[in-house]
Amino acid sequence: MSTPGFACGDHAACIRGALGAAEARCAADGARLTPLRRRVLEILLEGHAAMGAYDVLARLDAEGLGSKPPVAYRALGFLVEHGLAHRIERLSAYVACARPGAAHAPAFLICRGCGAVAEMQDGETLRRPAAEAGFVIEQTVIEAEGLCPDCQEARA
Amino acid sequence: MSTPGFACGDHAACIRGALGAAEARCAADGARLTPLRRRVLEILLEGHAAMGAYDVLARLDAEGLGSKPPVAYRALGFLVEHGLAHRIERLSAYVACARPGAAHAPAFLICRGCGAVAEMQDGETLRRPAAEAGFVIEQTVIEAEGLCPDCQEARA
DNA sequence: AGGGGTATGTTATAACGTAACACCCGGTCA
DNA sequence: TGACCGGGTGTTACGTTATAACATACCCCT
Repeated sequence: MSTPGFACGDHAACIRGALGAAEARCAADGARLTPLRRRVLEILLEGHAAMGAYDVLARLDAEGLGSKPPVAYRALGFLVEHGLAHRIERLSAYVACARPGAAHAPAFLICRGCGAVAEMQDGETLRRPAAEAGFVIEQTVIEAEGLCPDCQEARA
Repeated sequence: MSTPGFACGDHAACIRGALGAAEARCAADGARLTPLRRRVLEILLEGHAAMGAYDVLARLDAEGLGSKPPVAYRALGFLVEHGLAHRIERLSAYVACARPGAAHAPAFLICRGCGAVAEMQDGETLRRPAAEAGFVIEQTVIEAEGLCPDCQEARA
């Protein structure tokens, strides 16, 4: 996991690693990674893509784990709050975090061709101009939409 | 208009200036700033804040200019497309552009205390990491949420 | 056993957004 | 002139995203 671009070497290993990191993180935070929350994280990891809350909910429903919107939104909210997943504002969707555990201000590259989302580390964007304006940043949304290498080829 | 932070000196002048710039821009683009579109831009400028599409629609309705969602969404879409307004993803809302006419990749500071939104010039965020990943950026969403100077004081 | 805190289940509805079609108006061109 | 055409607006109907509020279940602690 956590390749710099869009590829992910061994997906099963990537999922195992992320789940382990998530458990460690929750233990450290005193937060409870319940079966439902864990399963939602697995669903995001398996999808290996941004998923809408209702897509996640459909999976939960198919597995008998819940069928009403708040079930999905609450689990997703928990994961986002603990840095195990991120919300992609541009897509009104959610992705598993590629670097759970590390404190980070993530940035995303979103391919409009195939829907893939790559997580990057943000290089302190906006820190300086915000400081000049006297603004205190609490959270950032840094997203770019465009075409990934594969989709550029496909259109060539 | 176009102060670097949250203040706007003379609001009436700011509105006049922005409307003038919008007309120039549309003329240059061969686009039509119809009365409806112009009025929507005025509403955003008067609000001097991010407004939801339905807030704008309520104003239009009060003035007899339209009452159905597509009326507002189409006008807002036109303004965004021509760089006269911006969508704030984090808020699912719209603001008038602070620098109409200039080609720009805008960035925003959003105060969660008072809802004010300041537009900044983005300094090429993500250009480098995207290039390294072979990703072609078409559009960016750069937003920071936090507290503006006034709201920091109010809580002190 | 009882109580408090957290998680989950459920109902209902709010908020945001768009596809598709009907109509109108202004320009142009045979 | 009149047919056509393109863009803008009006309207219906619906799809998607999200949350408030309340009920129930579970778990740990004393």
